[in-house]
Amino acid sequence: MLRMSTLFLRTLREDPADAEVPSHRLLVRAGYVRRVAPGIYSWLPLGVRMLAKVSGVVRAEMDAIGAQEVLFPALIPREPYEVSGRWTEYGDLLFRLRDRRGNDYLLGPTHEELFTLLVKGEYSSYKDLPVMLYQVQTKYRDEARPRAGILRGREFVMKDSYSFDLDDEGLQRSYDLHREAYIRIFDRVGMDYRIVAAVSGAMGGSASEEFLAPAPTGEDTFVSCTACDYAANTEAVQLRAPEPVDPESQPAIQVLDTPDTPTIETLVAVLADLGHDVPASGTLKNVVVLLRHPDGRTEPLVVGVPGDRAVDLARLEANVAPAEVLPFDDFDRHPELVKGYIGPQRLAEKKVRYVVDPLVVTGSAWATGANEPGRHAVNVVRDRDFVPEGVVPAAEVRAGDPCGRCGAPLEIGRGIEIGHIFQLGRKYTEAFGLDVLGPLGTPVRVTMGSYGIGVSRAIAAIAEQSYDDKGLAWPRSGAPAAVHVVGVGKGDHRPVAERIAAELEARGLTVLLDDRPKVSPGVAFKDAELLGIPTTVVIGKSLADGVVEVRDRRSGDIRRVALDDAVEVVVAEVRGGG
RNA sequence: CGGGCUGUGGCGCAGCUUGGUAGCGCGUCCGGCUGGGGGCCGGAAGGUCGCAGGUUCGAAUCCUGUCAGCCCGACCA
Repeated sequence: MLRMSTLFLRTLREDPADAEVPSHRLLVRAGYVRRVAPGIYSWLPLGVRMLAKVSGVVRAEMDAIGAQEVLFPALIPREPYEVSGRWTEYGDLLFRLRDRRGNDYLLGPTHEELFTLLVKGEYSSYKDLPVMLYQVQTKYRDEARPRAGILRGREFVMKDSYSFDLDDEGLQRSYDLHREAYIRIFDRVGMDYRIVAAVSGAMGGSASEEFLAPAPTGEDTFVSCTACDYAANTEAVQLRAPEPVDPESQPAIQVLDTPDTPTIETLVAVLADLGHDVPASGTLKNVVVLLRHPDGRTEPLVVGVPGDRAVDLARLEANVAPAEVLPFDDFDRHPELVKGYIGPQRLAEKKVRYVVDPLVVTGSAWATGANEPGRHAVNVVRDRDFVPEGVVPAAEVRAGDPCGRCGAPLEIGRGIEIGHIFQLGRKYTEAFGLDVLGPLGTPVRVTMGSYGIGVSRAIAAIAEQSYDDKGLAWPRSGAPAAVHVVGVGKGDHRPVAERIAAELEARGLTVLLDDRPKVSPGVAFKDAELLGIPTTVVIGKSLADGVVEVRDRRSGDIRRVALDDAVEVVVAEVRGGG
C-alpha cells in the first residue's frame, strides 16, 4: 500500500514554466518525474510505478511469445558499431565517450550489434533457431532538440527485441508473433493506437510497421483511409497514382517565354495568358536539395513533384535514408541549375541526379522550367522528354488524397510513435557474419527482425490521451494504482479509510491511501484528481449514514455506496474495467 | 544550425525603463482555529539575483563577454 503520508511526493499547484505539452506538464505537476537536464528525467515513486506497470505488461507478453529476457550494458565499446557502420551513420545522435586509456565508447542508442554478436557467440546450428531475445533498458540518443518532456528525451526506457531465423518464412512468423504481442500490450495498458505502414529508415530492411498513439502533440503524421483499413505513416504512404500513358500519344514539347515566373503561381498565370490552361497540379516543380551521405559526401538532388504540392522533406529523407536531406543554396557553383526555371530535360546529361515522386507517372505531360531564365516548357513528357533516375515518394500528402489501396479519400492525423516492428533482414548478420550450420552441413546466413517499444514514451503517450483540466486520468489498465482511498474529516473517517484500504489490498488491488494528517478535503480531492488514479473511494461526511463515495476519475460519476458494500463495489468496478 | 524569449529562495513570478536596505504568491517549519473542494489567523526559516569582467561612492538594475534553459523553424526554387 502506498501511503501519501510517507510517499515521496510533492505536487505542484502551478504548471512548471518549461513544460508545454500536457503529459510533460502533468507528469511534473503530479510528481511522477523531475527534469535533471534537457531530455533527461528522474522518475519518482509514482513514475516508477508506471514504469513497472508498463514494463511488466511488456515482459509478460514478450515471455508469452517465447522471447527471453537478457540485459546488455548501456556503455558499449566502439568496435561493434564500427563494424556495422553505425559509429559513423549515427553521427551526432550518438553519445560518445572515452575511457582513461583513450578508448572510444558509446552509450547504446539501440542494440542490434550486441544481440547479433551474442547469438553469434553462443549459437551455431540451425537447430538452435528460431530464437527471440529482448531487454528492457535505458537508451541514449543525443537528440538535436529534445522536446515535450518524456516524449522525446535523450535518455529513455525502451524494450527492444530481436528475432533470429533461418529464412524469410521464419522471419515472417517471428514478426507476426511480435505484432500480435504488441497489440495485446497496447490493449492491456489501455492505449488508443493505430498500426501504420512505415519506412524502415536508417535501420535498413524491408517490411515495417509502426504503432502510433493518436495525439495532437505527436511528432509523426499518418494517414488512414476513410473506407478501407489502410493506414500509413506519411513517410511511407502510397497514394493512388494516375494511370500511365503512352508517352508518344502526348502533344509535342513546346518552349515558351515566361518572364518573371519564378514561382508556380506566377507561372500558371502567365501560361494562362499565353493560352495554355495549365493548373498548378499540371506543373512540375523541381526542388533541389542537398544529399549528405553517411560518409560525409554531399551531392545535389533534384526532385520533381506536382506544382501544387510541397516537397515533404521528412518523407523524402525517410525514403533516401541513410542519406540526410539538407537545404540547397549553392546555385553559384551549379550553373546548370537555373533557379526558378529548372526542368528535368537533359538534367541527366549534366550529371545532376533527378528523381520524381510516384505521382509523376510514365507518359504524364507537364509544364516545367526550360533551364533558362524566363523560359518554361509545356508538354514535357516523362519517359519521352526526360527519364528520371528513380521514383522517390517526396510530395506532401494531403487529406483527401486517394488511398493507394482502394482510392477512397485519406484522412490525416498526428501520432506518437510508441512501437516499431520491422523485418531487418540480413544487414547485421552480414556485417557480423552470423551463420549457423544448416541441415546439409553448409552455413546459412541468419535473418533478423527488430522490434521496439518506447516504455517511458508510452507512459507519456498514455498521459497525452488521458487527462483533463483537473489533471491526469489514467486508464484502468495503465495506472500507478487501482484505487485511491481518501479519508476526510475527524472522527472515524481515517480508521475506516485504513480498514477499507487494507481490505481492497487483500483483494489484490493496488491502493494509494491518502492518510496525510491535517490535509483539508479540498487539498485531498485536488491531489486525487491531479494524480489520476481511476477510482477514488471517499470516506467522509456521509459515513454518518453508513455511506461512502466511489468516484470515477474519468466520468466524474459519484456513486454512494453502503460502507459494508464498498469493497465489493470497488473490486467489481476495477475488475469490470470501465 | 538560424530566429525569438528567459535566467531573482524548492516551485510560479514581480522588481530592471529612471542604480541606493531583495519582494510577492505557493510550498516548507512552529502555534492555534477549521474539517466536503488547493480554508483562516499569528509567527519563522530559506536567496552568491546564471557566471565573469567593466562603469560607479554604490549594480538584480547600466555596459561587454560568456554559459545555460525554453519555444519556434529546419522549407517549396
